[in-house]
Amino acid sequence: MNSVKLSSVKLTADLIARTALRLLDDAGLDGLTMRLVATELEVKAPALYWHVKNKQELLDAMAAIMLAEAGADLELPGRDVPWDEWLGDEVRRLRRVMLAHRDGARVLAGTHVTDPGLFRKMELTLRTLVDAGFDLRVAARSYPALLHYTIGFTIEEQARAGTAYQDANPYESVATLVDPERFPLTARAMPDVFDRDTDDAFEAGLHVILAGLRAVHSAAR
Amino acid sequence: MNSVKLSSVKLTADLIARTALRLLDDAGLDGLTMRLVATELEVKAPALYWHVKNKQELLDAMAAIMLAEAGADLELPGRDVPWDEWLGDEVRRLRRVMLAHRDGARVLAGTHVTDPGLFRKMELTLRTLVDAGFDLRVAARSYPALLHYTIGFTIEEQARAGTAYQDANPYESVATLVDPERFPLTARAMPDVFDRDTDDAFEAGLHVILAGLRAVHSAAR
DNA sequence: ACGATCTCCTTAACAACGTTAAGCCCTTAA
DNA sequence: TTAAGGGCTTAACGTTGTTAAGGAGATCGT
Repeated sequence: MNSVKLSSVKLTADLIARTALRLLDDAGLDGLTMRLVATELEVKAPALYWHVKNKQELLDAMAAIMLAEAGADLELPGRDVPWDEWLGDEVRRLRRVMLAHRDGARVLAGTHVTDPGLFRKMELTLRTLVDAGFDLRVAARSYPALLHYTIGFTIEEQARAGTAYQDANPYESVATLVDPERFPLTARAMPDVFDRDTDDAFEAGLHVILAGLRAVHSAAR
Repeated sequence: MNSVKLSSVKLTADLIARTALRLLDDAGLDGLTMRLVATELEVKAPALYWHVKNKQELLDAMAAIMLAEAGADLELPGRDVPWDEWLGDEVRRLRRVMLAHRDGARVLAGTHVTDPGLFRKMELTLRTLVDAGFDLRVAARSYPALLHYTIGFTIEEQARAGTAYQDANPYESVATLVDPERFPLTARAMPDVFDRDTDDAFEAGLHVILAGLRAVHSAAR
């Protein structure tokens, strides 16, 4: 009784991480178990521990792959591209990568990434800002605000998508909870705060922060 | 053999949540188990399920308590207090409450809060912004950026505190990974990006976003 | 050529987790 | 006095991450 291993690709840490990233879309972060990943690779769970120290390291590897996707073929802005527009595009791409995988933002936020690709991304960003006239210290202390906003926004966006998906209207359920007598402004603003179009909502916040960076830019010259 | 129950306070959902919030500081979010909470209350684990539907509901209740702490005795700004200063103080208080409990930001981010105290906080904020001349729609779509930044920043701050605490220097371990030849700007900016004083780093981002809100404010009038 | 070593996987098992089922005791209501 | 039900306990189930021990097959030194 010789069992033949079908479609057996060489098992590596990278393949495991990519497989886990693919399964994440169906299972979600809570449903992503070592046994599930192993089964998908036609292997038993303990086999994974030969290539990966533990689950946290697997999650770190997944985050590194996502960041590599967000930073691939990233180049300095062209001569006619303003720095703020370039910065906006860069952060939009980060968001798209996180949204491409269910719970992607939570995976990325909870990990300690030491990928050299990340440093390249950072170097290009600082280069762009310094070329645009930013003081290096100012750039290094202001730019993270944009990243933290993007991650914070996307975490909440995906958290909402994960839970209340049985509701017909996305924000209707929350909107009915607020008493228009006690909280008139909140009631009127509800459609804007819980916007159905999350891209629009993200752009609004991005617009604010880019305006803030422009203000810091002019103040420091 | 009659066992006497010492110091038995009436068990309620609120008491359970407050006890869990207290234990969070020692155990961390991953170490906070139902059995641990039950033991602290001198009770067996299944007893909790009489008062709380499941663990997620317990986490929601903990988040609600934190938000209540952040929103207690919150008042509209005085006559001589500028709106941006008031807004900064409000968000600083939110951050302080999250920092007061280990993994506080993750607890708050992962929950769907429907507390009426939250709506009061939102109403006061919108009231302040509208009184300052903001269009309601603009305020409702710009203000969340500040919240997302604060939560995103604090999540990462607490994530870093949770893991690499064996390192002597907080940023030294990461700083040694970046090659000064390939990434000169990144290497020089490292002390600023991974600032030892996280309060300063937070203030820098806050400064940027408040500047952005001021810009949006003047543009819309 | 052949035994030793190393690589990579298996089976078995462990402790801990969230959660449910069943039942027991004490208080309240009829 | 009995019926009802709130509030807890003991037992148990299925799942999780992870370790221990061993075994088949390639590789290497002599």
